[in-house]
Amino acid sequence: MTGQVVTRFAPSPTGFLHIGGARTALFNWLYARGRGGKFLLRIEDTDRERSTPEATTAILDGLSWLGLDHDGDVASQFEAASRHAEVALQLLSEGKAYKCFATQDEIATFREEARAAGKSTLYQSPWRDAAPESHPDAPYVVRIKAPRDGNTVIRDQVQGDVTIRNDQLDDMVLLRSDGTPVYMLAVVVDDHDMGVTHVIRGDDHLNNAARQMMIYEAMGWDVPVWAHIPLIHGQDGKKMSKRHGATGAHEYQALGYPAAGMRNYLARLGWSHGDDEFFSDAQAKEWFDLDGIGKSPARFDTKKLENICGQHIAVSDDAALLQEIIEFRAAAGLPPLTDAQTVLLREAMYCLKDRAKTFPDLLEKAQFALASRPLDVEEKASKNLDPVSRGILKELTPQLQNASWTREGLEAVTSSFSEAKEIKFGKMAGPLRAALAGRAATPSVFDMMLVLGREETLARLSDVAE
RNA sequence: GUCCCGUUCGUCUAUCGGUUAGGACGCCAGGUUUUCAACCUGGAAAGAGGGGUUCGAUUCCCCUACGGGAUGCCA
Repeated sequence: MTGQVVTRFAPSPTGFLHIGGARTALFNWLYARGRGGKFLLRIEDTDRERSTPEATTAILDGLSWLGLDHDGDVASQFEAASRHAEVALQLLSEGKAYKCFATQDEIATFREEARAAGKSTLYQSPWRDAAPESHPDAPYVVRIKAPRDGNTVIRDQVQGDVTIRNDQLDDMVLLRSDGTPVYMLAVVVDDHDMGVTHVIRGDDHLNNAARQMMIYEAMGWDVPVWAHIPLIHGQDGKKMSKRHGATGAHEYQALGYPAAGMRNYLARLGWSHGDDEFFSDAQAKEWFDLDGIGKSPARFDTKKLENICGQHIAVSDDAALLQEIIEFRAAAGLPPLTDAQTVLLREAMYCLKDRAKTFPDLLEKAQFALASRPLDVEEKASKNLDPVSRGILKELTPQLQNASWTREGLEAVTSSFSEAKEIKFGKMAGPLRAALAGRAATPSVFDMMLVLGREETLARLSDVAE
């Protein structure tokens, strides 16, 4: 147990990267990266009907967005099919597997009768010990000879020792009648050949682990360390599905959640390190371990996601954050920022980032800074205001329209908050927001101070407060 | 049907036989310069139910309920 840790993420390319899959990938990534190990990627594309290259691309893009880099080339399970068959044939020649000529109808009938009689529906093939001479010239599948007595114990790092009676295991199919390998065989062979030491995957595979152990056993291979993690559920406790809103990693990307916040939130969902909730990638890699993973499914909570993301945005490096926002706009198909806007945004970033939870959120709060001048302040919008507010808005409008957001102004604002406690700004800001709502800009008192200068703003607002 | 797994505030969780059951998100109240945001203070809020074991159970065991999963020539 001194060898290098090797983990893997093995999605099937039948759609986008599901948020649950993203978390599984993250756990594998953290475990390997925190231990100087390798994190491999294998596409389980043996289902030719449902697998598409577009899905593979989507999954790769999702992992790339989340920053989950893998080692080595992306493996294709389908391409290793002959190797899988080779293993099955070896087992066959060693008498650890056998040819089964039962038809699908026969098996279906068997199951129906077993169920009606209240017995196990696991199929018991009459061909298990049939002499080769009795084999008909007909299509057959290759089944493994499962042990009939004793127990198989899955030593799972998350679930503990799980004991399955061997009579609960059937002679599962290894090779279909067309000679192609089934998934159960393919994973085992691939994991072994790729040198995977730790299998961290969804707990829907927990029972399968016992079946897969039969193959490891028959081949005399070392069984990897198992860690079956609970799946993520939606807000209502049911499996994540369309009605829970976004289920694809790409959707969260489109919503403008920062990848760092996403990693933090996903890592903390179902795993814990004491009371630590907000942490960096470096801390996550250092802290992440299998024994910190809970056994029960966790629900996805968007509010908490937003909170964590907000914290990550707040501590982001200004330049890096700006770059992420530029990339976000490009990915979202929004027009790129002009050079002038980019400068403005960079200048304003240090105070903007404290109050944003997502990139669009940050952009919205930067509207006043980014809007082109002169601002289009609609006259009729002010009609709903009380006379005093309307008067002030009218007076301010010319200056608002051509105002720019400068570093000096922002610094003035910042310092002003620790002074001049006697002035009431709210009286002014409400009407302004109302008047400009829906327009390109919705300035706040912050913005007013930038436009008019601190002294002027204080003076005007104190007049209003009378 | 059979087998496996799970169950602490609304949510994510801490606790590894003895705690006023802690933290975070969210929520409510108040405050901060009557906006938004941010921030500060305070508050409500939990061991599914029933049996054991023990001086003592959220913690260990059993049963029930509920939830999830597996039982494919799907992955």
